[in-house]
Amino acid sequence: MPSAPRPQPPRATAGREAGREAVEHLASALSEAGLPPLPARVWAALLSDSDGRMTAVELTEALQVSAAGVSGAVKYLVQVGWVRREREPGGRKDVYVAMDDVWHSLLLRSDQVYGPIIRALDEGVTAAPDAQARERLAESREFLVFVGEEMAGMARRWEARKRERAPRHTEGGRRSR
Amino acid sequence: MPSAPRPQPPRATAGREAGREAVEHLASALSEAGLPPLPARVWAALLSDSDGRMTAVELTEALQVSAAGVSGAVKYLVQVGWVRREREPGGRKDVYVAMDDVWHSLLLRSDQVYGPIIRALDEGVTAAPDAQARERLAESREFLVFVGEEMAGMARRWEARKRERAPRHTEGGRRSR
DNA sequence: TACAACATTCATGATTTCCTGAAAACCGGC
DNA sequence: GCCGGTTTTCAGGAAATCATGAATGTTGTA
Repeated sequence: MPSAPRPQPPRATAGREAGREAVEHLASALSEAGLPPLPARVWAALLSDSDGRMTAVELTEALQVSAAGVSGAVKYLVQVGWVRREREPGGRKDVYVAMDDVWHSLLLRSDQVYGPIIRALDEGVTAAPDAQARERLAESREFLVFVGEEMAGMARRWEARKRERAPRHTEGGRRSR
Repeated sequence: MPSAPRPQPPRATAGREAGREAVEHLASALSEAGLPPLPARVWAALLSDSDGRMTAVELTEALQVSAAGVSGAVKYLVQVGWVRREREPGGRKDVYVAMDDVWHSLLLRSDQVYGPIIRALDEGVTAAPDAQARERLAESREFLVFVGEEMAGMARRWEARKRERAPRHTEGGRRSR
């Protein structure tokens, strides 16, 4: 229930609605995948934004959340490496940027989740009551190691594919809003 | 059920402690990875058990949790396909079995998490305000599709490797406890 | 220096998650 | 058909999660 009116009439209000809806759907899917709710919404908004750069105020307006919420969500996203914080040289407001290599980092981050499990499995292998359990635990461990290796290969292949598609890293064109 | 649970003090009680600790560590790592706490503990216990088969009573004793908790945790694990429920032909108690192809299913399950995100990104692409956002969303979508394909290949390679290591599927030898 | 614009921290309240105890449902065997 | 053993359902409460408002901190500018 959109209790808040809508003090943003100048822009084309037609596609706007669909855009907001798409953002929320994407946020919902990301949240389902494990991202906390507000970070998911912020990330979805940034990814759907024209130049992928938004200030805190823009985010509060677009998502109808408090400044504190945006602060916390952005802090989270920066920590996991999905967003970087920039400061316009002359200005006093931060601008948050959706990082373009997130997916790559997502693949590498798998180490952080598999690593502890592998170590725990190691411990389990040495503490196993008998050969049967030892073998079962060892196979699980082997699988996770395998996945880690595959992830690395996957990251390489993705990089190659991306590079092939866009020979020049078209980084320029950053415009202030 | 015999009031004296098991006449298994002959076993080395020394390693027992280390075993329980290893189970808890593994459970903790799995929980960190996204599994709910009690299902994580149940799964860790099953994986570390000698023949990977435990009854509800054994689980309640080993983990010091209520029967209701075990019931719920097992229900969860069965739904996600990590455990299967068996009934000893002559007996009246269920026995829960750690499935040996969980890892394979883990890879396939990625579809269930990526699918919704991909669909949301599709929606975002059509609703995007301009070409810049459209391109960014499209690249994300492409990455997720790529990951899905890679996962499939990964599953194949793991299957091949496993088959190569153990030509015969050594399924026999299931003994009652 | 004081002020204004932003951003962050912290305590609070709302919501959700998670396990427990108790009662109910199930199921062979007597 | 009744009983003991076993599992499931369900309401409840403890604990974690999350976003908010108000206060505090930070930074550029008049």
